[in-house]
Amino acid sequence: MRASRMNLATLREDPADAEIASHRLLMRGGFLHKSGAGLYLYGPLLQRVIDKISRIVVDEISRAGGLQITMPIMQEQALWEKSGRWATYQASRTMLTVRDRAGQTFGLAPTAEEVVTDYASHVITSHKQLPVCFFQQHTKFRDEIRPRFGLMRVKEFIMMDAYSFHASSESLDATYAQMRTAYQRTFKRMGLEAFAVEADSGAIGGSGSHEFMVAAAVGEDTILFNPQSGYAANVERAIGRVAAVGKVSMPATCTAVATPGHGHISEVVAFLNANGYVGITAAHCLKCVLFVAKSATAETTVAAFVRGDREINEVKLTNAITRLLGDAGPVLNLRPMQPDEVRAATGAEPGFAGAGEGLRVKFAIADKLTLAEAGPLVGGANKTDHHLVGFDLARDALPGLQWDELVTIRAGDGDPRSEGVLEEKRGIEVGHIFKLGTKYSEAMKAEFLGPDQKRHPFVMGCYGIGTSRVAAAAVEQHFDADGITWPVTIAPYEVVIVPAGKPGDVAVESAAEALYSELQQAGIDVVIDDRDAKPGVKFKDWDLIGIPFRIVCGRGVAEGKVECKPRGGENADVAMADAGATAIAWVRAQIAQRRAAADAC
RNA sequence: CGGACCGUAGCUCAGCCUGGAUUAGAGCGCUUCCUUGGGGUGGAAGAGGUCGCAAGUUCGAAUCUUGUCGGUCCGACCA
Repeated sequence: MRASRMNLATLREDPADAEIASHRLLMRGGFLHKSGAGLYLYGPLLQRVIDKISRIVVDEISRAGGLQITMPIMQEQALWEKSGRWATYQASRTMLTVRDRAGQTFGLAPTAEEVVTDYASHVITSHKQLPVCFFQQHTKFRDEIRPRFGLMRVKEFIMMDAYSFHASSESLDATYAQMRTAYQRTFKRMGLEAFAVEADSGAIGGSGSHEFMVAAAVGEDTILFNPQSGYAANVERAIGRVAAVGKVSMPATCTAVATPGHGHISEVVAFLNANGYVGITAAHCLKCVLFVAKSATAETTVAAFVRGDREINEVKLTNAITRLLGDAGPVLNLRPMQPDEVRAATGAEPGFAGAGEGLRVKFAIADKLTLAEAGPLVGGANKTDHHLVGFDLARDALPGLQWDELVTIRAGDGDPRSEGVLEEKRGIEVGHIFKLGTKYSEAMKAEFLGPDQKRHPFVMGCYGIGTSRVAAAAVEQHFDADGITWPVTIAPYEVVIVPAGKPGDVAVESAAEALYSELQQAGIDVVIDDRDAKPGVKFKDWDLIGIPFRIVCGRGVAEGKVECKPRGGENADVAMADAGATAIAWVRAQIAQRRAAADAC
């Protein structure tokens, strides 16, 4: 490709709304154009990156046995009603919808379980056809509340989604493991450091799931891990051991104490310490958070309890309420109560809610990890300006108190698998794999005939990779002060040739052109910068755009030399006759190295 | 959905508070020419904006008021 024909448009300044490196650099390099909020046009350079990522994904998923298909983006409401997810997605307002002229409503695919399950139910009739895995690379839509961070969180994006069908959960387990390996290989080939963590399965549903994370300070997810034991989980899901706290002396019976104007735990603790209850800390308090949970059919009030120095994990709480609701579930929406709702539920101003008398909620749930072994506590009295000291959950709580795991695990908590301690880091979710089980196949009556002459619902798995998000995550892992440093396997071009002589310097130009032909013939993705611009401008541009290998034909040409420089590496003078071979060897070695790393997974 | 803020040239922004002399500006980018030719070179000349939109106040509105549309950030929520 000739740079003069590439419509290059780099920016010197950062766009005002670009906060993170990938957004900033992709905009400055001219990869991206913002078309609307959460809507981006992929420019010619980004298209090449996306194509390369797609090719690797397709290659590895196919290698794991996947069959590529293409499903419609417009999906009939009726199909989604069969699985019951129409209501879920309407409630969370995650799905964009359109209507046709007849007034029929369609969802724009946020994911495709319904469509593929319907497909499988038509084309798979026998257990002999199983297992099978279909996948596609296609546009997805999510009506994000707050699109942000450039390509990271958008309304429309490209995702590889795969769906496997099985006769048994053992078969699903085997494919799940294969897909996990395929994911690791995929990211290795792209030069991304990605790792699998245990995850909550969210609105997709199912029995187990892992997310693939790219470590990045700007990641929106928090991961808890222990490098020694290998445990790693999204904070939404993470379990752990929480250290107990020393007991302090409190009255033997539950005693009401006036705590005028002190609703927050920190205030109550300070007040009590100043009024004769020395040694009480937040960890001796009972934190009560009141919520309203909505399912498709019910609105439920909930009081959640956790030790005073810890936080409620709303994902865990949602799951706990869903379990309690049984057939009336699942919970589609969970929100903290408004002040007037708190007053109605406790008869007191916010800040004085507790687990004892006066609490009027459908469910009261206490955290097992922090409260099951707790001693006497300080809790709200459900009476304005009063707390209870010496409150014993087992003795003084209202009947019907449920126990579940609600606490948010944090760095410093014990690893659930070993004696070690958990650490915390941020990650970008680039992939997710789920064991769905029979959730969709049962709901949609997607069945096959087994060897026992009976009909069985498919056991299913599903697997996603955010193709366009991977491009952004790759930049987050590969940039420096000058710009992007693409891994060669996903770079828009592999090599750039920069003629850096005076205009009309025939020797320089012909040397550059000769190298250009040589590399093209070798199948290298090469660009020659034939623009009429100063060398400095060209260098800046290609560093920003992030081409992995650069050949400069300049003042050395007179002595038969050109310069070869990997992006971020050292400049080397190379004889003109060898430069092409040097570049070709470098590119091929890089690709081979990534390939080998992938095969080792 | 709550809170804060912003819409002026392709991009980054100034001007607005305190309405009139700015004929709406700067830098970057773009066009033409000269210069330069190894890290965003120097110079000259240009093109480019009904100041988001609508209504109002006023002799006069980019500037004040109201509405509206769009956007950004924080929070809530959310795969």
